[in-house]
Amino acid sequence: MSETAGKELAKTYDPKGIEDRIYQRWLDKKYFHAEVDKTKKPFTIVIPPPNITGQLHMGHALDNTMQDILIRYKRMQGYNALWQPGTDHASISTEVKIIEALKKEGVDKHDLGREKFLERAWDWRREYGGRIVSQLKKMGSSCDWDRERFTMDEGCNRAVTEVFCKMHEKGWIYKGAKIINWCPVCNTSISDAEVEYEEQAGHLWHIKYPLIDENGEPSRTEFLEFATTRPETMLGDTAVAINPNDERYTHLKGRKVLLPIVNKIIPIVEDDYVDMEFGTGVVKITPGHDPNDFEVGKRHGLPIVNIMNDDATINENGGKYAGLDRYEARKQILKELEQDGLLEKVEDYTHNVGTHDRCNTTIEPLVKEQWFVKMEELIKPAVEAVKTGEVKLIPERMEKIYFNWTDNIRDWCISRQLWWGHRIPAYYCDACGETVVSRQAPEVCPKCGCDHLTQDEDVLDTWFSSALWPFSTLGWPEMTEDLKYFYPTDVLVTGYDIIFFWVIRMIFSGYEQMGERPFNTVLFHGLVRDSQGRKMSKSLGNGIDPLEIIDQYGADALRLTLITGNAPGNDMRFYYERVEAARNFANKVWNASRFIMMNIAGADEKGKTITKPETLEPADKWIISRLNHLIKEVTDNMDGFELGIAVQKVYDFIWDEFCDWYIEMVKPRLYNSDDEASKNAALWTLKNVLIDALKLLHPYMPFITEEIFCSLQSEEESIMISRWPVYREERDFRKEESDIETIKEAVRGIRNVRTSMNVPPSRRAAVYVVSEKGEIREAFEEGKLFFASLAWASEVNVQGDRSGIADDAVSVVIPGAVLYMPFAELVDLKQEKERLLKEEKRLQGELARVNGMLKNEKFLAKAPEAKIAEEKAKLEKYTQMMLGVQERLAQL
RNA sequence: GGGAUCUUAGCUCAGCUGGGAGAGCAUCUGCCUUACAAGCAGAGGGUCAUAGGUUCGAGCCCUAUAGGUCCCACCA
Repeated sequence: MSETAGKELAKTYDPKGIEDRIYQRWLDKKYFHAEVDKTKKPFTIVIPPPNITGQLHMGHALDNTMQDILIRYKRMQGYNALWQPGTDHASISTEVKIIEALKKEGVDKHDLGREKFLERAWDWRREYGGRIVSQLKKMGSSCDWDRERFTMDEGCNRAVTEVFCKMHEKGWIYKGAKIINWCPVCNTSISDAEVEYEEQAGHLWHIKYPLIDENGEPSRTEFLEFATTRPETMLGDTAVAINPNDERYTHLKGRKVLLPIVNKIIPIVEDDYVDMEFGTGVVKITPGHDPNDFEVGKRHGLPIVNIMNDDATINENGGKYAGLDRYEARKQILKELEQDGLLEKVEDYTHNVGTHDRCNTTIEPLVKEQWFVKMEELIKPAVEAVKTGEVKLIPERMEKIYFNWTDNIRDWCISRQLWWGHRIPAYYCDACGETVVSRQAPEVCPKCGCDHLTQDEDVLDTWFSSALWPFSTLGWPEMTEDLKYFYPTDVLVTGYDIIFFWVIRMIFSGYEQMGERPFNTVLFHGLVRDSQGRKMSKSLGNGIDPLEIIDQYGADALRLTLITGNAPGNDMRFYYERVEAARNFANKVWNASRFIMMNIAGADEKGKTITKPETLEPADKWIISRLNHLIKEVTDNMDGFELGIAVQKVYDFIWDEFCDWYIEMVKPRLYNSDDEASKNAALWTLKNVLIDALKLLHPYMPFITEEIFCSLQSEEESIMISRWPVYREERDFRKEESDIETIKEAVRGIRNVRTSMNVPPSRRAAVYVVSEKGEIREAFEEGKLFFASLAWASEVNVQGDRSGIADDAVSVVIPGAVLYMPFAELVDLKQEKERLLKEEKRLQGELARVNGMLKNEKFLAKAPEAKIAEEKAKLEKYTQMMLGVQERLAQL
């Protein structure tokens, strides 16, 4: 299998070279590939498609590690596991990047023209689209690359057109002039979800408009005062509003004011929207540039005046201010108002300003014709699904975020004034203006019959196609076998930051188009932050490149780092120290395996191939039993998506129980014993426990586990297609577990006193185990060999009483036994007594607590049976130890 | 303004439906014991933010308070 034979293994694990080699082999063997196979149950994950312009960052690394863990786990459990990969065209992000690149060449996108620009974009995709994919491969991701898709490939394009047309026919996609969020820098409309509100320091300008008197002339004494944060929008004011219940202004009802600068007379309207408590209780109404005012305007039939060009300069409706940037116009308008005595005062004011999440530009609300998706009906099944648990969100609190959005949903603006993306399948007749929405470009206008039709210039929001991803990638709109078999998918793994953008939209799209949920479970993760808890960002320059980490520590170490010590949905901090710890663990696994392989090889040389043993020793049964419990727990945790907890348990088992205890227990049998059967049992146990532990670890650390697995055994060709271990009742060895636990306690006790007395390990001592209990004596007799080596004993004597033991010995009390170590000159009986008195005091405390519980009738009446039994067992244990301590104290 | 979440060892964080406080790193002490010094054996260190409450029993459930983080929202 592997070119590295056991005994030649390097002392430290070096992932370099190994990882790429193994990954290539997996690819060659087509292990990642899934085909419809009705004899097996499918398990499907669709990848959140990374942007073609993107580079692997820690977020991807985490996201993909989680998916790979789940998919590898299920694959090993015998599911037909499909991890569907692909990339996203990322309409606006990509377009922005191309524009930037063009800018460097001194070219404007409009000079280039649409066609040439798109050629450029496809070049871009060819150049960079593969980059992120190869980076994902470095992580060990077991995606079925044969099925790689792209949101703008032929199939996805068809899906997009189909959905658009279907929903248009249904009346759920419509075109309308509404107030939308406009980005003056990107020159496109954006959806509500793309607006980020930012608290900014600004001003509140108090302005007054003169009232119109009974002669129809602007009054010189009567004014209406109000406040605004955006004075330049006054150019588009078409009314001033008051609350109908505001008694201060009853006399103003039905009157009019003069809009200064523009010199237009506008009405005073009454609307509940006006908050009497705020400021003067008067609001200027600009239906063309404010979403609320737009609504007020609709209610009162007010005209809409658009005062801005697409680049946020003032247009011809702004009169003399036409051509000025919005902020420059603001300055000059304020100046003019001040000169006219209409600026009452200025206050500092911090308020929320809507910005574009891509470019951080302050968005401008504008009224424009756009395409929208009607959400009211569409959202219903998506709400229901999460309510009933048909789609489960992990952690559960994400449901509140979800409902917060669905409860306040507004129609989704899907048209973008961009070039890179799915062109809207709407065509306009040049002659009669008829709009045709159609899957194919119509030859002639169905209304007037002329053959001059022009396709809508706009493209769709990039999330429109991502919303279809779970089924478009499986062949929809064709009802393919793949789709029937793999849909609905099982788990979606993603960050909570795109719950609105993506998760919700996939859910309603799944129900609408497929009549079924797109996935059963959404597993959320948080952000990977830097060591100071800051978001990793380009501008801060605090990003850590996953590829560098892989280069330095290996992909396994990176994966382990990202998955341990973190609960679902929580942000995490990235520390190099943690990667080092993970790397150290990899090394630990490596060396334990090296130890085992060396010993197997040693036996082989003597012609002693290991076989399944007839009998196992207690230590063997103990570790097998421990492993058995581990298998159950880890499987349960993984089924519950508690990935961090699961791997922590594997980590503890391997390092603590397997390496620090079992391997040490077994050494004397391997090194010194002539008992070939015992040696064989040890080797067999070592090998088989290691194999199962590696399997449990494989989803987390795929490379190192594969490397070891392949050199350790030759029956199976890869760990990734081996079977996940299962809990087996017959491997539950209760007695051996408890016996070994007793011996471990004795070892710990002896190590403790030895350290406190500064006895070096080289200084051996005889150990006497004194117990009245036959079963305890038996346990120590059977474990004598390893007990002696772990406790640094020169000899171990197990006996029923303390005859023949010198008084000046050090003692260790464990439940049911007392251990003595005669150290002659090292022993200070005074210290010995102090230690025992301290122990007695501790035990008294414990006994008081346990007795307190067990004498409490309410506890006995209400606590569960198991809990009471547990406490009784403790009482027994502490009582025994107390007896031992007191007996020993009596001797001193 | 509404909501979520956090406050646990020096640091970063786990702790499932309530049943005697954990890990990694850091610190201290001893060890090159023939898998591993990226290691081994030990040790120290926590009134689980504060105050109440429910309960036989609370880090965990409830209420309030303080501080931090985040999300949402049209108060001009």
